[in-house]
Amino acid sequence: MSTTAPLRPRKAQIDRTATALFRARGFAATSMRELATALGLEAGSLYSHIKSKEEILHRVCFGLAESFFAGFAAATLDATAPVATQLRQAIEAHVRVLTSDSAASAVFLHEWRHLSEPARGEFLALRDRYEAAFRELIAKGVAAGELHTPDTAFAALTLLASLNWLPAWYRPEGKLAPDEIAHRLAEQLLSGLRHDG
Amino acid sequence: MSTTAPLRPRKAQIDRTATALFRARGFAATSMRELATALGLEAGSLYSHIKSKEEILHRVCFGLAESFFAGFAAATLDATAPVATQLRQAIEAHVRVLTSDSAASAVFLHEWRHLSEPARGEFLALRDRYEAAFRELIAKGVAAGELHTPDTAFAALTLLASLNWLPAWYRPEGKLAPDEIAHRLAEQLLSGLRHDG
DNA sequence: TAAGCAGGCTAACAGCCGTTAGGAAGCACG
DNA sequence: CGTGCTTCCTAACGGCTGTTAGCCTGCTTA
Repeated sequence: MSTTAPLRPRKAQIDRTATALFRARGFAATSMRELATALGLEAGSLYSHIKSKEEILHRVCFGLAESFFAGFAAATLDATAPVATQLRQAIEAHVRVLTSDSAASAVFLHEWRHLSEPARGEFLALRDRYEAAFRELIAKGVAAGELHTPDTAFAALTLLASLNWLPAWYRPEGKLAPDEIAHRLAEQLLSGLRHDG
Repeated sequence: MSTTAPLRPRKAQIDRTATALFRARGFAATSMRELATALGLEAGSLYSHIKSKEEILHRVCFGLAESFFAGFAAATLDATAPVATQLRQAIEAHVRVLTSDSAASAVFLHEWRHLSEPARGEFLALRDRYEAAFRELIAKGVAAGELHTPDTAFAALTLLASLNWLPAWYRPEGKLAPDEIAHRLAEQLLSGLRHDG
């Protein structure tokens, strides 16, 4: 029983450094030579660890997608709980993923369009499925009389939009802890959704 | 008394086409040769009209900033009106700018970081000022007892986040007219802010 | 008719791009 | 010792980058 060390620690380090650069400069504007320099390497050396530049982006985007789905699944595991509770937990799970790695989150949110097909299409399908999961949860809440909104799809988009702006301003050293942020966001968003709020 | 034609129509056309490409592929991933091809030109010919690639981005970003400020100023012109009314009008003005040119809006929101200094810093200062204007309006509403929120800055960020996600999904040919979108967004956001909503 | 200018062309510039080939250290393990 | 693996190097590849210089055409206006 031990904390499993990464199979290829250097590769993981490349991913982390690349993610930070992709976030700061954008995928297209980040060169392999910049990435290598940031790691204290020559550009060619990177290719002992990775297959291509896009492969890094692919791993970041799809890895984070998996985290989001896992968080949502855990939050809605007890389907008999009040929908408002499930939604609050889903919001908190989403915020937890966003704050635990805000650089990767920013890349996930903005740089996916530099994926080439078919990865790009697969990514968008995943994103749609995730949005649909929130939409259906809200719809379930409306049907149960726990939530109210004139437009379920609209409400889901607005909710995710509010959450996804977080990586743009969140700083780990800021005065608000992730849990506190998640709580306030859920409060503010739900008070606009909750019936007789 | 006539509708003033652009001083240099070709230049305006370059800006529009570039904006669409910047939005679709990103600034860094859009080449001058791609842009020229989209306009039926050779790359070198562009430089009869513009000084540089970044000049286009500069014009788009700062032009839109001006539109946002003008909209906000018009919405809050009557400072004696209820703050909730002013805020609703400011939201509607913001949405009107976003929907009237969603490509330029997307560039404004995501591609500004490819501006080099000092333009980048100037842009961020403008954006901060705009956010502050919303923050102060909300604070005024809280002081007047018209609005409620535990955290004014938080509320302003969430509000703008919800609005700024719009260019990501808005389609001019969609079933919702811009005014209807603005109305629903304002409704959903205010019902979460308004006291005893 | 002459002058000027807007708008376009071709060709080329220096430099950066992602990626590959081939080799050489250092280390672990039989 | 020898094998194999990880990690890094140098050098180079073809191709694309933003931008410039110089030239030509055709319209507008005096």
